[in-house]
Amino acid sequence: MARVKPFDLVKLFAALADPTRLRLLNLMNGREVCVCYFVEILKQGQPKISRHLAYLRRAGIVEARREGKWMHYRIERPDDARAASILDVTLKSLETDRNMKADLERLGQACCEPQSFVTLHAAPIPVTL
Amino acid sequence: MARVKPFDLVKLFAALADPTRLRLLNLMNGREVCVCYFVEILKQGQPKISRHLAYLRRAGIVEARREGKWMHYRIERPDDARAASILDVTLKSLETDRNMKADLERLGQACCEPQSFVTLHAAPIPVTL
DNA sequence: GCCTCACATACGCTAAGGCGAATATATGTC
DNA sequence: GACATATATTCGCCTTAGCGTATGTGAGGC
Repeated sequence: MARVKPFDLVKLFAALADPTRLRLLNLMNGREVCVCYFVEILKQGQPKISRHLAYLRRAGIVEARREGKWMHYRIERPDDARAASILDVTLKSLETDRNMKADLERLGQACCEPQSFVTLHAAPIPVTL
Repeated sequence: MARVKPFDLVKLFAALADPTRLRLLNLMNGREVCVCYFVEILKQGQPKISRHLAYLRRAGIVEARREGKWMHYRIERPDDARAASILDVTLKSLETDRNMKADLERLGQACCEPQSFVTLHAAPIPVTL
């Protein structure tokens, strides 16, 4: 039986080399988040968000879970230790970023008062992991 | 006066998202290396090597120094702490990679017996930093 | 069944990036 | 100056990837 391919670092870096995907990862850092929140907070088209989430999933660093009509996304630490450490450091770096902090703040607001956002009717609140 | 742009992480990841560039960085890890060695060890065209080195330089993680006809390249740790930590972890990850180790071994051989490589006549030997 | 909501995917376009081949530039030698 | 060496850059060509728009799909409500 063929051995599992060692995690492709190039693919990992390619996944990280996009501003939208970094924002998504930052929002998912420590939380499981519903797609509709991404759309609302990043203020970008839903297809664009979905495509980037699919990209992250193909890169092996994000997992999805369906709950009724909603899809929840969360970060999945790769088994490969090297990839995991790179992802860890990246997430830590994002935490110190001004704009990333602002995104998280808006996520907090959206969670506390979802009814204030027209697009978030009965959307499930992000759950801390 | 406009503040210096905070280091662009996206650009950093884009620079890391290429197998050739990762190999180059691995060879420069702890050393200053002459271009001709890269060409010899990676067994790839010289323009290709030069282009990737230029890419790394534009990304702000590599510096060049001229010595006569030869150009020496070395890794330049970015001032930005976040970028530096990501680069550190990346280099550390590369150290554990099988293929990267093989590259370093070939570099060691080329340094000890440069005359065995037709293309490395009087090329300056890589210097540990 | 039909309709709506939440999300995913396909399509057509454009820009970026990788490649090899050819050419340009810089330095050293004579 | 002419010439050789080491490296950089330019030129087409092709592939990848990003975008918005339109369409497909899966779940829930009726």
